[in-house]
Amino acid sequence: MSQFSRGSAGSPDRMVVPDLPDLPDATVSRLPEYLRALHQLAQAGQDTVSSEALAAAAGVKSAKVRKDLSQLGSYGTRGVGYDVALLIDQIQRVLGLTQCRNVALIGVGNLGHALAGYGGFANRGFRIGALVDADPARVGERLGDVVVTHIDDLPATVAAERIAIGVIATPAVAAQAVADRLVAAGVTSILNFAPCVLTVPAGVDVRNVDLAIELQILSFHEHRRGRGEPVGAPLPPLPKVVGS
Amino acid sequence: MSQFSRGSAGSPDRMVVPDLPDLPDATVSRLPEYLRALHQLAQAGQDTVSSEALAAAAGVKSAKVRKDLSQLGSYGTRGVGYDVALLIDQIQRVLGLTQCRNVALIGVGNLGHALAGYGGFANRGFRIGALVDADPARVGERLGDVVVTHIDDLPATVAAERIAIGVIATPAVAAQAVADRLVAAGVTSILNFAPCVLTVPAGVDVRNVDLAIELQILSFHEHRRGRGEPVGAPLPPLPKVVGS
DNA sequence: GTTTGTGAAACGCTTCACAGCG
DNA sequence: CGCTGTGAAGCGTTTCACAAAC
Repeated sequence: MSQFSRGSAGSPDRMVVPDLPDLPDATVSRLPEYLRALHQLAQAGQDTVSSEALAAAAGVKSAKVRKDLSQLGSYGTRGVGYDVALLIDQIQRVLGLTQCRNVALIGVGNLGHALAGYGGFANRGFRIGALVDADPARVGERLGDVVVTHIDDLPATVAAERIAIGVIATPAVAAQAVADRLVAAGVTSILNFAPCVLTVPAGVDVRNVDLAIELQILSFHEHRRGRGEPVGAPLPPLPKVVGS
Repeated sequence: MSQFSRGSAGSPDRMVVPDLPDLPDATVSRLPEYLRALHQLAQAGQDTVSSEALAAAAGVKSAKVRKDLSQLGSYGTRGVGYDVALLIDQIQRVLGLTQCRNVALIGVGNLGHALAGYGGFANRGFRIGALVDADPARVGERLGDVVVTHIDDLPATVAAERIAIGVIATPAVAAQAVADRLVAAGVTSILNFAPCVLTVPAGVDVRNVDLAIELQILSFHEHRRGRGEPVGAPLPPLPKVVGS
């Protein structure tokens, strides 16, 4: 029971939400998975859940679940388990999901369209509050109940829609410029789908999702298993144009 | 220079490609990032690259680059650096990317369409060899140069197109059944975009990409920074219908 | 002089195993 | 008796720092 370690020790320049322990990265990245599993359990009518059952639902070991949850405080009951509703509430509070966060999606191309139409965000604490593109031909287009605005209006859009997170779904060549403009507009969290490394100032948080990298990691294990050389043509001489 | 450790020690039931060291997971997951960076450097006309420069291009520390690359063998030259072309070749060999791998995409909905149209795969060693859906209305539709086939024909499709990897882009409720059918058809590598945990037999490799989870991790850090309670409505009482 | 390759130290995460509580 | 919460051990990864190689 030693959380809340980062209370008011140092110089409280910036108000830090009072009871927010700084959790291990590995734990933070699993909390959303527990949350997903807990919602499923709640929907199935479960009131309480043991670490064993939650571990099974989330695809991890039970000791890990207990360690992770103990970081948030003592919300379990020995001999019984965890109260599902209470736990959902606590995890949402820790993740800052007690209210909906607005997301700006930059790049309304192939992937952008799919993300804009993906229903899975609304359920999970996010709302696409802005669609942005650099192509004037796309500005004005309506997707769902959001109209595409121009990237030059980003500062106004971010302010008007109170954007908390920027999602970059542009070609790689444009991604750094978009990141710079997001940062300039005051956005401090970026999810980057473009296959490139972004450089941002300290204090800005970037997460990358590269679909080809995931496939390449699978390829390695497939290769090792001896499902060795696949088929297809002998890999075209790589047209020297990669990057994207 | 001690790689090649797993030569022919145990019972060589299944032929393992001769010179394949088993790399640390962390290294495997970074090799694709080095590869991407190396392609960019090659395109920019660089013949050689130091661990420092490659580290900068890949967004990591130079010591990590050297440790990672030393796992593949000694392909650097002291005082000079690494030969870019040689390194690209070695990494592609280790990842099993010397020839194109065929991917089957299951679920031609919103996200499926975007993935099918995403040009970034072909450049990086993959080809979408099959599009599959359960909806008869979608079967026969043509996207690029591939025609959508029915999930009931999966075994034939996998065999005909020599599918190495299955990508699941269906709603969560269908994902497990799709995974079962992929496994039954002989696929041993799965990339899952559905927000759920898949259960598969040992020997099958699953990687998950959950877009909402990435946003929730960003939300945590945003929350901690004091960009505290966002805006929006007070989160609707969660319609009890989550899961997807 | 420059840069790799690598032992060894430091770190963080996972797993074990059990005391403590209901 | 069942299950949580947690010290402590175990393990893999990162970082340091420097000898060896060019």
